[in-house]
Amino acid sequence: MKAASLRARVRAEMTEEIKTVAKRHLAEEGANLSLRAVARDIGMASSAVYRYFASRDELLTALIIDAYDSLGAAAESAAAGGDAFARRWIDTGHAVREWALARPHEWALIYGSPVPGYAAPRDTVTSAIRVILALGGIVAEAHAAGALPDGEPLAEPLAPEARSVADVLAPGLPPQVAFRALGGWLQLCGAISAELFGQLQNTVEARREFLEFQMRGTLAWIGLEVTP
Amino acid sequence: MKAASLRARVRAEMTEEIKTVAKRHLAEEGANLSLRAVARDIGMASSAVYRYFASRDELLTALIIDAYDSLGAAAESAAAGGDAFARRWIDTGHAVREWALARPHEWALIYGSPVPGYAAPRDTVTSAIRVILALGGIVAEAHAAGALPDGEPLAEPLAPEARSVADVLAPGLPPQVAFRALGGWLQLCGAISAELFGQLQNTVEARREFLEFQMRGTLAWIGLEVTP
DNA sequence: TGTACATCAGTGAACGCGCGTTCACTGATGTAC
DNA sequence: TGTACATCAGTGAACGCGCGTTCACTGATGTAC
Repeated sequence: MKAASLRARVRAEMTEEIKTVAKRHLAEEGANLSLRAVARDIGMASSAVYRYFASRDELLTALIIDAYDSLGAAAESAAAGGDAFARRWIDTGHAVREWALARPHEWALIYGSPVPGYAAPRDTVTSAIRVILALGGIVAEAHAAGALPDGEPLAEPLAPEARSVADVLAPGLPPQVAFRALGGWLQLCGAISAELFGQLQNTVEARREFLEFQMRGTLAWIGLEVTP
Repeated sequence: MKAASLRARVRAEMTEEIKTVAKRHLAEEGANLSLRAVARDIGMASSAVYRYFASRDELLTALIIDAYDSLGAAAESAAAGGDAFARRWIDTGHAVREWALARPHEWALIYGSPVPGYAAPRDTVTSAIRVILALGGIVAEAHAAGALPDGEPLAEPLAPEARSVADVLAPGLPPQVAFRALGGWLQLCGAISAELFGQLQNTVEARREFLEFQMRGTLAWIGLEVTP
């Protein structure tokens, strides 16, 4: 039993090492992750990787889940601050951006164009929604504290879908508020992708400030007061 | 001269055919465009493609410019409508979305994660900015017509950069307005990418309505009155 | 109008490469009695 | 405590594939006199 757990521990370490090297490859070579190159880098036969991941897709899935979780943790920790609600949203946005700048290819893996021939399995969902849960949590708290106007109710066909989103974020949250939170996250996500994928090249250099400028617009839409 | 132009015309047609088939391949196989597969599909030797494009990168560049121009034309035509300013923006947004839905891989080519090992050359810029010029044109017209508040001026370091953007959009446009137009375009772009890249899966099905919901928020931020 | 030459499109074989995955195997580690 | 067996990590060769690009070539089209 002690011994069995040793073997298991070594196995877990090896699994981690493969993922770590694969992440480095993603960062250096871009999206074309090669199993053989990873194995070569570790110094093992490429066939040995198959003891740990049944296929390249499975390795990709592991990397995607790790990325979602790492980003999710960063967002959660930034969102937890004790400041004003709007400040917490902005801090979370900056934290997400900084995470992305530090790992552009992991960002591209989860929010960029889909990898050809790869379909994300179901079990990524829990990790994938952590950021929107963190942001939505801020909004839900603000609403519960009475710091947020309800806004105009939604018409069909959006209303029922927004209702479902609201139920995930917090019981009692008005659907329209939940949808604004979701839209706000997509705006943040788009702004960061725009920066990372080169759309601001030769146009905006003060990226952090520009992102904050955009987030302030988003927050006004959501209804969260921003102190200047 | 007549004969010379015949040869030139045949050459132009062949160039078009290669691009057309390459676009079909992009649509069917995803981002991994293969010169050989394109040549095979046309029924010519793969080496013959080199009479038309010096390399795979050059073909990619041609496809990117085509995509920008095709999208730009769609946006310009939607933006030209004689309606209210906000309506024109919304129509343009829907037109851009529909263009993207019809050609998801061309959208990914220009707004998705960068293609590994490919760097876009300078001469894509003119085509790349057509959409933002169309959207910015609406905002500039609205401002010239007095239908748009100036809003709060920007602080350093954003002000000078916004000034440059405003100069490109329309002389006399306040920098902060120009930056909101730019931000609004990025939000639109992000919303469409979110839909295309799968972020709304199992969450929002009424995508067109959701996009409009978001655009209305954007327009309120920009300061364009939206009639319900 | 006819001829000699230059230009150009297209061919097919080859180079050199890397890839994901499988398979029979060796040798070490763990398990049961 | 010692032995027989089962499990597992890792190897190295191989399969079958596709890729971008080059090169010497053929044959048709265009040009100049």
